[in-house]
Amino acid sequence: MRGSIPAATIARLPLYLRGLAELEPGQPTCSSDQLASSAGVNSAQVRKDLSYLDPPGVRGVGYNAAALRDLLRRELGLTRRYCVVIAGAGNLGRALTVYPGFEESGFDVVALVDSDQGKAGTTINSVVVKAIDELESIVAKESVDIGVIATPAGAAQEVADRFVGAGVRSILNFAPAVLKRPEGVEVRRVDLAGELQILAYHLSQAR
Amino acid sequence: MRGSIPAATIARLPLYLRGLAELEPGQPTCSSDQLASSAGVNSAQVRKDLSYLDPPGVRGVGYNAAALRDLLRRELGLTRRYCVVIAGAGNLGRALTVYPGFEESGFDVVALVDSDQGKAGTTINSVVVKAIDELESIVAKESVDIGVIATPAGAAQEVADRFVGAGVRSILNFAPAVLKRPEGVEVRRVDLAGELQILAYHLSQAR
DNA sequence: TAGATTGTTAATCGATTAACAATC
DNA sequence: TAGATTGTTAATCGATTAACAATC
Repeated sequence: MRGSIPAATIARLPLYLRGLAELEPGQPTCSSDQLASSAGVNSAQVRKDLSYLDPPGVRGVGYNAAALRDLLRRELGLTRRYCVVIAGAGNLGRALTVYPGFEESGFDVVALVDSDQGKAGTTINSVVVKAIDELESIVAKESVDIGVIATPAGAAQEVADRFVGAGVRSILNFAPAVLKRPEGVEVRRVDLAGELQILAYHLSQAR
Repeated sequence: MRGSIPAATIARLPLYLRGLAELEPGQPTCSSDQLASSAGVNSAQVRKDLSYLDPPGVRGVGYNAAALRDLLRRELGLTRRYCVVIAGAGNLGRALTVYPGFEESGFDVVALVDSDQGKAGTTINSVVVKAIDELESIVAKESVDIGVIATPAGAAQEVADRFVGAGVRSILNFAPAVLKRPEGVEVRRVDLAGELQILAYHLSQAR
């Protein structure tokens, strides 16, 4: 089956990919049950999700692990690497710059930009901090695919506008702000304090 | 109306709270339309969400802003502060330790624990790094409410088990791993590389 | 053949939203 | 009264999952 893939399915594909990576090295096939338990979802969910992708599954046998990994990587667009710029050289921005999971997954942080001129020129793990003025030229020169916003909330919209103006069409936003953006620009939000607030809700309900 | 509140509604309450905080200081009331635009959702969604909480709304007028803020804070359990321990004193763990949004929202990071004995005793913004052996005693002594896992994936399950064993019932997991846990323990996952992979999908579809 | 497991259907469940009566 | 806006219903939409035929 092909056609448009539900957003919830797309969001689970990285989990399946990780599940496959955790398989015993020599294991040639893998069942929906195995993938389900490593992703923490129902096995019918796994089969349904994969069914959108013409999966290399064989009834009675399972999915060909290597072929499924390749399929997931292709589907997620991970057959090439992506260029990332991070805005905001505070503690979070610097931690994200050196986060090993990004490079492992195919994302290269090529610059960290900050409005504080004093930080310009310093380097974090060989990534150079640049003045925010250079955002547009960096995006153009390095063909930046993804902008990460790790600034305070007050600066987030302006930085987003500049990323978008420079041609960036994907943004990962860590600032506690909801960004306005034109059609065709994809934004994902990670709300760190919000996550703790949701946990607080459950704690306060727990008794 | 009262009764059980949908999970999706709970996850939006922090957004509404933030929307209220951004209001003009003197503004006494606030419409579902205003809240909707600051949260990036439909206004019917806002009214529906709030309707689970007996909101201070008046037809033709709007919601009493101060009363709604208090209601949301009460509902989320934010009338008290919460004690947080972070496991993993790598770059991410240290950045989270000093993340200002946590303290602002009522979450106090009381310790950072790490398996590297060499890090023990150092401090990050007055938060002391402790050996991981001390996890249980810290949880007990400080009545820790929430454990944050910022370790590599390989250590995440063990750390989670130790948090749970020590009595922690809420976990925020940044490690790329799906944690097994007993009933009654709430886990939220933030998948940093996964977020970029989802953005990569949209980029690869965009043309 | 017996056992395993996929692929798919259909039922169910839950979440979103348009619409509008209620009412300030 | 006219205008504004909530609260709620009902329609719709989308996501999950049990169940099972297909088939290795």
